[in-house]
Amino acid sequence: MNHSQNTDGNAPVQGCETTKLSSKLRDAGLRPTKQRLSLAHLLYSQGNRHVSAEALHEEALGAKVDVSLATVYNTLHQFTDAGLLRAVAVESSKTYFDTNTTDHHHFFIENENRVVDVPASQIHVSDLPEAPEGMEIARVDVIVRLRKKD
Amino acid sequence: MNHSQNTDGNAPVQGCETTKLSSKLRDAGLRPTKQRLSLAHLLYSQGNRHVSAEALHEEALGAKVDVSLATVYNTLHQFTDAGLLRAVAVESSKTYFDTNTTDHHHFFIENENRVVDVPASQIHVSDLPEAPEGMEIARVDVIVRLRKKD
DNA sequence: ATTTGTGCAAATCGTTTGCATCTGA
DNA sequence: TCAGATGCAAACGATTTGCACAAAT
Repeated sequence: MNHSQNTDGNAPVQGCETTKLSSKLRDAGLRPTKQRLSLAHLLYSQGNRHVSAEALHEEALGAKVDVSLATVYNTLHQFTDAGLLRAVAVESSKTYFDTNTTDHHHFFIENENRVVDVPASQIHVSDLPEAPEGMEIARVDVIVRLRKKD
Repeated sequence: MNHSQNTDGNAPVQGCETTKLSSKLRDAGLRPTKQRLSLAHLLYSQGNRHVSAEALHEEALGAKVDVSLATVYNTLHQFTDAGLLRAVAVESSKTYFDTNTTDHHHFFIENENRVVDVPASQIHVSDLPEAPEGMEIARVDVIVRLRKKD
């Protein structure tokens, strides 16, 4: 970490990156508020991630970014609706948000409750059935469930 | 519906079928209690189904089968653990239980929140990546998400 | 100034659990 | 008999919502 200090009690975001993130949010039709910028920074400055709302909230607090859990939820959904995140449904209990919105699939490690990307190039799905009349395929999700051997 | 009336206030289950269901439960290591038999009957006497706990509970009440929601949940999980049902994770909020435990995949109709089977023969997944060291592939789920065209 | 976002706490939803009671083998 | 099931209500965890306040354009 190489952030300069500031005085508002929130984690600073570096100037250049702030600009980029601001545009990203603005392009998505979202006002670049302090909280959204901070969360975006946490989400997008360390490669592809799969986070739950709770995890991101804790991470934010740890990074001295003062946001409420409700705002984290709101923000994650706003980002998802804007196409900046993708919600991954692996098990019905917790929602995971994936910063990788390109075409790809997932490993789900059952004992650890962890999601890992699998590049689309590494799985081929063929012979997809037709979508019924009046419907179209929105997306095909492949989840490879892994468990510890024996 | 073609059930004969009885007096205990619960939906009757026909004799022959009861015997089959009893064995099915017994074979799975579950005592064939009245509630489990009734729920099994609802689940398995009308082809492959995808039900939520709540839906099954309402269906049971409608059929004059007097079970509590808690028991429905317990039963669904016991059946799942016993391999009589399969839990389908399509969206993190509700769990769907599938009476089809053979190898197959799913359509998920987004606006209707409905799950439909796709025979395994109709989708081919190839070039699966290796499972990491010490892990094995427990299952591969393919979910084809459908939405209404425009 | 006006609109949009935020924080908080309370509400909601699906699900699980503790415990007293009942039931099937 | 008696382990195992059930029902109920209360507990629970994840998520959403209502509303007063604060920040962004």
